[in-house]
Amino acid sequence: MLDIKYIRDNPDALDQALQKRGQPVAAKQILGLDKERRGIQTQLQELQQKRNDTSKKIGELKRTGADATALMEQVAHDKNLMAELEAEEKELAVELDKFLATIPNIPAPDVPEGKDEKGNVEQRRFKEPTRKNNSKEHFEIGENLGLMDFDTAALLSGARFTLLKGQLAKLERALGNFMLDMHTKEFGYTEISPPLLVREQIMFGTGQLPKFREDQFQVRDLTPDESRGIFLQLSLEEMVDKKNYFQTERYENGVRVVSYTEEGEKRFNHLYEQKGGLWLIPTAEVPLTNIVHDEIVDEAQLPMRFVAKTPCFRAEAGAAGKDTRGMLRQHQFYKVELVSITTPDQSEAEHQRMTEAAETVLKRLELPFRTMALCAGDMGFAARKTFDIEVWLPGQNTYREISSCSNCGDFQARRMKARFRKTGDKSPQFVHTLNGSGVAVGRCLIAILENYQQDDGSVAIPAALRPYMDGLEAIKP
RNA sequence: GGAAGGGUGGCCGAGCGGUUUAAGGCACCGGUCUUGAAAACCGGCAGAGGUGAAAGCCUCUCGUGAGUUCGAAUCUCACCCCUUCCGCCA
Repeated sequence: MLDIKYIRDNPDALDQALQKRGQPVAAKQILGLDKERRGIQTQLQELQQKRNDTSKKIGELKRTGADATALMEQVAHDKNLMAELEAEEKELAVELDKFLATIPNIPAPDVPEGKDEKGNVEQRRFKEPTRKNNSKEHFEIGENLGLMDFDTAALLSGARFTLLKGQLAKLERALGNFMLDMHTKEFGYTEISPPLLVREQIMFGTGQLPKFREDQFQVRDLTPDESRGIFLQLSLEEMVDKKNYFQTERYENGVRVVSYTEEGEKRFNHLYEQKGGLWLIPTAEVPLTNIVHDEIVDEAQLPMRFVAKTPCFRAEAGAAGKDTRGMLRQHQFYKVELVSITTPDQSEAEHQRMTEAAETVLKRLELPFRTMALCAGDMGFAARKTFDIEVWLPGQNTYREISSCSNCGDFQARRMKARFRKTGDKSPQFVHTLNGSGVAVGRCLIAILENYQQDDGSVAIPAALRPYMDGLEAIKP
């Protein structure tokens, strides 16, 4: 969420930022709403002041036993107007908030121009890509080993799931443990085992909602029909005759049948959303960042550094037909996630530090990678600046994203109301939040299979992982 | 699933229709005292927003929303959240 005051002072900067991201401008619309709302607010506040003063006088008169009828009538007179203004003000405020909630973060000045991944700029690379003619893709290697089973996964859960067996399942576990150990021991991150189901408000805080609803999975304790039934029982009596939210109410063979008006549907959808269940986290960024949700922390506590290995759940709604083979793009995968909460002064350096922590994972595993500065058009909603780390996949003969490290500035903090107080300072200010994969475990497994594949179909185990694999040097068919 | 209790400032906690501009305490900040510190004493200290050049003035917020009232932290209703006990269960 952006600061409305910032937009007031820098409307052009907002529009330029949106254009840089390849999105339509919005400043004029926002400022229009804002101006209208403030006008009404000022009017309303003047009336409120008048009412408060008069009410106080009434109280004094009554205490002394005097007659206050004249004053009481005077206050009653303004009531209707106040109610009107109040309703108007609220409607505008809600509209403005809803709109603001869908505006992405403003890219940092040094973020490259560009509308898609072609605009990204390479920062550095580690090892050169290996090119062999007979490199296999990870699913061939895994299936040939007999340890990667897509058919059974599909039987259990449908497309975009994988079942790992034996040494491959263990390799996945080893990778996660290796990463967690490194980040906690060498980079000072505190290991967290967070909830995987979170409230709507928490998803809003990090920016997954309301804009990216279709990409998420939700768990409900009510079916839509049950929910609808409750809605009808709750509201039918007062709504049918009063406001006519429902078009008709008639009886067929003694059964009451109700059909909905548009307004009724809207009302229902609103309630359904409100009564909705918990959301499955698409990344541990969500629970980790929200650790400071609605908190005012001491400056001395910053920076906070958290790491967690969790399953991540993604609907992949917009990715139909993309990466359908293998386990590159799944509805469920493990990821080790890094989150830092910092002061505004610290966030830039922390961003470098975090990216380095993620890169170190790949260096230890001796996997070739390159680090890219994302261009404005390719950055995520909440990010101010992002570095992607792309690992080399010889089977695909290309680099693929394995980590994404973003500095979100105060964008998420504002949504979460996460603040800190500088020692000596009166008013609190928003923290900065950063998140990065350190790294995606599933994709890292893929990278190891493809980079460590041998001609005989076996897969060597990187030296750094052997302690986690009981000293095993290779997985053989 | 059943029953009960509760949500008040950074934290604890009083208040249950009108001198509440929310008592008191803790924490924090400033001062006096001290070689320094502690203690003691004195003072300050909620957030969001509007308005203004500024000092300041004003509005809203006691979980959220609606209602009653001239006036609501306080009364009514709905919802959200938390805690405890019982039941079931990894």
